[in-house]
Amino acid sequence: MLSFTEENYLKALLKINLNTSQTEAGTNELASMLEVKPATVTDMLKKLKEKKLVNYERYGKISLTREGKKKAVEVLRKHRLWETFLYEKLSFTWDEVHEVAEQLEHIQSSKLIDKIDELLGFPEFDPHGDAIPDAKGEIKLRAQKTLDEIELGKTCKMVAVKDNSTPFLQYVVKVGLGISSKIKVISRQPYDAMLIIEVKGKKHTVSQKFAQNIFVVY
Amino acid sequence: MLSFTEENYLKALLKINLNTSQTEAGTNELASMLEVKPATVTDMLKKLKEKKLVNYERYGKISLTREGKKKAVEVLRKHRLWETFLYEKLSFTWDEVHEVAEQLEHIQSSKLIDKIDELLGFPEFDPHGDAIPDAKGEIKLRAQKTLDEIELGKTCKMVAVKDNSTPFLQYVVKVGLGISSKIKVISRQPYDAMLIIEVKGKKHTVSQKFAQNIFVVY
DNA sequence: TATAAAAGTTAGATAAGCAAAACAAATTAA
DNA sequence: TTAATTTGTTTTGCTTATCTAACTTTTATA
Repeated sequence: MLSFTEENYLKALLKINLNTSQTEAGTNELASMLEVKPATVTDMLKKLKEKKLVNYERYGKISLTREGKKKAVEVLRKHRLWETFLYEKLSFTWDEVHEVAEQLEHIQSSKLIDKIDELLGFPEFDPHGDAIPDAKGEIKLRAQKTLDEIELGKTCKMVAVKDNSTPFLQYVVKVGLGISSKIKVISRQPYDAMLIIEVKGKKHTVSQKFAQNIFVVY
Repeated sequence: MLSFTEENYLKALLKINLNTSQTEAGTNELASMLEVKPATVTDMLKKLKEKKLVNYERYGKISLTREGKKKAVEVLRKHRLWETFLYEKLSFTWDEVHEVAEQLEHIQSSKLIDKIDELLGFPEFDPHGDAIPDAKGEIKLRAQKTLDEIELGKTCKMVAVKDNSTPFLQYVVKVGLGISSKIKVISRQPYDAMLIIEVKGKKHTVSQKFAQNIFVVY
């Protein structure tokens, strides 16, 4: 049985994996993601290595073992299903679900999460547009472009967000965006890559950082 | 913010309160309920006293302060609502709900539990027949007789169980009993207070210990 | 009421999780 | 290729929750 903390370390490694397509991570990277000091990470890595959940050597790069990845995917599945449950069944807003799901993802009961999955009709995506791993651990991967990579003049559809923090999500709502929103890219400032976009007939100016956190498809 | 462990100590004190109508508890009593050693309880009591959640003096009796009781009732409310949710919405059996609710009761989000309450239609009793405290912390108390106190020849209705353990509940089901079952008390063995009862036309012999864990009304 | 039993406490350990400070290795830049 | 910077590790120590073993207080009883 893994502790909450151990589960969070595995989840962080998986996140680095999925978000950046790099299979290896560094101590500092993990530390800042988990909001602890690098020394703490080193300690935990030794423990996780003992348990054969991560590949790790002193001063080396860190990656998940097959078993570690399996555990991490289970946690991710629980997180995203709980988010969907909160959103769909308890009318939480999409910026509220993350915090509570961070707690719920650690509840130990496979029956529970499978029943929640069933109750929701086996959803494929959570309220942020992220793919929910199925009971076998399979994750649907989408060819994901971010909004800042879209050509001028083209219209695209928002499918997900990269950043799940409350401030970002509230900002997204303020600009009139949500999953499935149509976005037209009007212009791009050469100096700082600020974008002018059109959403529901209204123009908005957004930063490159903002655009890099919006996943879209044509 | 209280730790899981602190919440469990408060809940145990409340349970002693509700089950036995005594407002004070002893160290050993708490220790056996929480499955830790008495020394551990002494340590924790000092901490809880510091936080003004329990009344406690060296070698003295233990009771909840007003604040401590409030916290304990909140935990109990969450526990019983989650049990009801698992039973009603996810088709868990009544002997399965307790274990998972032990975990879910510690999730920190008042919005979450109030929404669950709403989803369930503000239930008054959980699957074991125990009263669910409302959002203000009010608990419906019932005049509770146990099955072993019923007069010979009388028929009564089961309203709740005292013991929520899986083995006990599975035994209850085996005897054909559940919440609202009609029970006729046929005879009582003078020597060991074994009861012969009739449930749905079938006779069963049950121990006094069993009968003391079944709450009934006429 | 003296004493044995029961109940409760203290002291000293351990394990998990975290971090400050000092140190070591690896990488980058000069 | 040496020096500076970045990255990662070790050591030591704190906190929380637990334990064992020895001790003390309370209570029940003979």
